[in-house]
Amino acid sequence: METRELRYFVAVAEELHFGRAARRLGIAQPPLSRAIQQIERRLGAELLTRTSRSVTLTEAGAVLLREAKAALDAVDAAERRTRRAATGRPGLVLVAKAGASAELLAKLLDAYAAEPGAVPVDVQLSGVAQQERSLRDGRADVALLHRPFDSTSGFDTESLSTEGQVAVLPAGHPLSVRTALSMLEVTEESGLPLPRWPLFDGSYPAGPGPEVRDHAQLLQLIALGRATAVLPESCRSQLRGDLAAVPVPDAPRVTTVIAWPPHSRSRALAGLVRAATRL
Amino acid sequence: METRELRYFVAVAEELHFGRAARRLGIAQPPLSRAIQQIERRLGAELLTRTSRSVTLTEAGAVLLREAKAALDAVDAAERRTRRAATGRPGLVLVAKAGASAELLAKLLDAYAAEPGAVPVDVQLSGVAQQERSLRDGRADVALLHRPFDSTSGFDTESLSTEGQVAVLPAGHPLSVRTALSMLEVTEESGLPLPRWPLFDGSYPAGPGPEVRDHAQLLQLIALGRATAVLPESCRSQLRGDLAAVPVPDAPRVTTVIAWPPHSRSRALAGLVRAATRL
DNA sequence: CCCCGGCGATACTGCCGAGGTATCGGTCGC
DNA sequence: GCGACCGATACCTCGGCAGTATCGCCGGGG
Repeated sequence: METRELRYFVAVAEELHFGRAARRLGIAQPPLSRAIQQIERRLGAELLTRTSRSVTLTEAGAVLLREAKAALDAVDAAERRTRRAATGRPGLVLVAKAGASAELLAKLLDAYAAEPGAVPVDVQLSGVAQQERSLRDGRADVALLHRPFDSTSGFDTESLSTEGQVAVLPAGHPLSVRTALSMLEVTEESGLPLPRWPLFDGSYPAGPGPEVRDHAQLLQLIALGRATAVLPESCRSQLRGDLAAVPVPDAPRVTTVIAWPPHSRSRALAGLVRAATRL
Repeated sequence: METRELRYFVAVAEELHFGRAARRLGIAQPPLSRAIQQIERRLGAELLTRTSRSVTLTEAGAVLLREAKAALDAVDAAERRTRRAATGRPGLVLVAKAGASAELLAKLLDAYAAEPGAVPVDVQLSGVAQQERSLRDGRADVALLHRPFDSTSGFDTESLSTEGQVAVLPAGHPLSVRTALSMLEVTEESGLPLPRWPLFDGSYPAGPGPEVRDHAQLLQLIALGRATAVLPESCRSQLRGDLAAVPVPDAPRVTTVIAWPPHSRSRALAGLVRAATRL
């Protein structure tokens, strides 16, 4: 199976439309049709059911879509990591959600930089749910993730810290005078919707709340009285004067973990992880 | 980067010889030389240093070798899992080391088979260190691994049981009358070498002991007085009359875990894992 | 010291297959 | 019933992969 074929299949499987997929791939539609047919013939499996009006995935097709994306990420990672290794410049790329664990991150970078043999760390602040992808396709070497929100499956991890969550409300909101809130009170009695975060594929779930991409955006919406949110305690250090935070004891506790791809054989990465666990 | 190129590079990087690699790939040597050059040009990296007498890997080349193998496994997995999904026959493939955790495995299979909606489980007894590979390239859906011997990195796991280890000695061996032994006593005073297990790549580490592939082979060698071994307690149920087992309290405790590739979305697998954790 | 043998690179050729254009056949909507 | 849309088919072109022949380099043996 060639990566070209995998790319073609992924395009069709995602677009569910040969014409659009071909345009996205920058080729004409007939070669695409033929390529997919060839894959199906070789695998002895029907991957797509085509009527002249619509294309849908079969069960086998859904499996291939998931596996093909993972495989393409692995190929991308191979290319990117080799390119980086070839520059000879040592360095690590760390991804973290913009606005999350800011203090912890600062401490980590300081602690690591003080170590002998520390290499430069390039910090990338990504949108939510982009870190796993970055780790998988080789754009990053290490990430800060937050359980239970992020999935750590497929990575090696070390837990760094655990914290409770607080409800973030506009200053002056009736509930902001309370010393504690329950999740139910936040969702039902605040009168404010919770925001919707993008899913791994960049789309947003359906629902009432506003769509947000990062914490700065979210905090501004809260200040405007358009939303509320339950966030890890550590976000308090970034709250502006027009926002209030109230503990939510029954919200799940959030664990910040440092994660890296399995089988990483880099001295620098090992040093960073060591520094992290010693914090 | 096409999988063909990755395969070519892996062949050369492993053989460190263009001619042999070409023969292994079933092509002539010149196209192989050109293909590697093209990869190097595209990545802007020297992957191999060639003198007219030898070929060696550069640092970047070593990175690509590791990453390329992982990527090729992912591509193989995509193909195999799709083929399996297409048959429509539900079923799980479980790999375990031949001879390890035999009782636990039997109980697991029984417990799962009794569940409603259980699918047939195809058990593959592999050699040591082959399970991870099988899981990674899609030959298997789930594996029984043994920490700390097997690496579980990159997989999702659940711990099933923990046990101590025993020294397995020929019946009548002087140490076999003892009620306990230390690791030091086993290695230094038994007069018998420990066996050498194959590494992940099928090669054997250097050392004095005999090379073994599986437990049956090992037990026979011990009975012949050619080796000794420290194995998990549960192997006792398979010991023949000509072998004796003595607890080794200071040997690391062994945890049997059930492991599966991350992002598996199979109902059947979930059922098997559930049955396993309930044992 | 020279020549031979081994190895990777280069030159040149041929052919397979990926991709393009044109068109067909089926289906839905008006 | 006709037009529009969509995927499949027919046919052609051409780039690039693989093969053969050969070169250039180097080390070892006579």
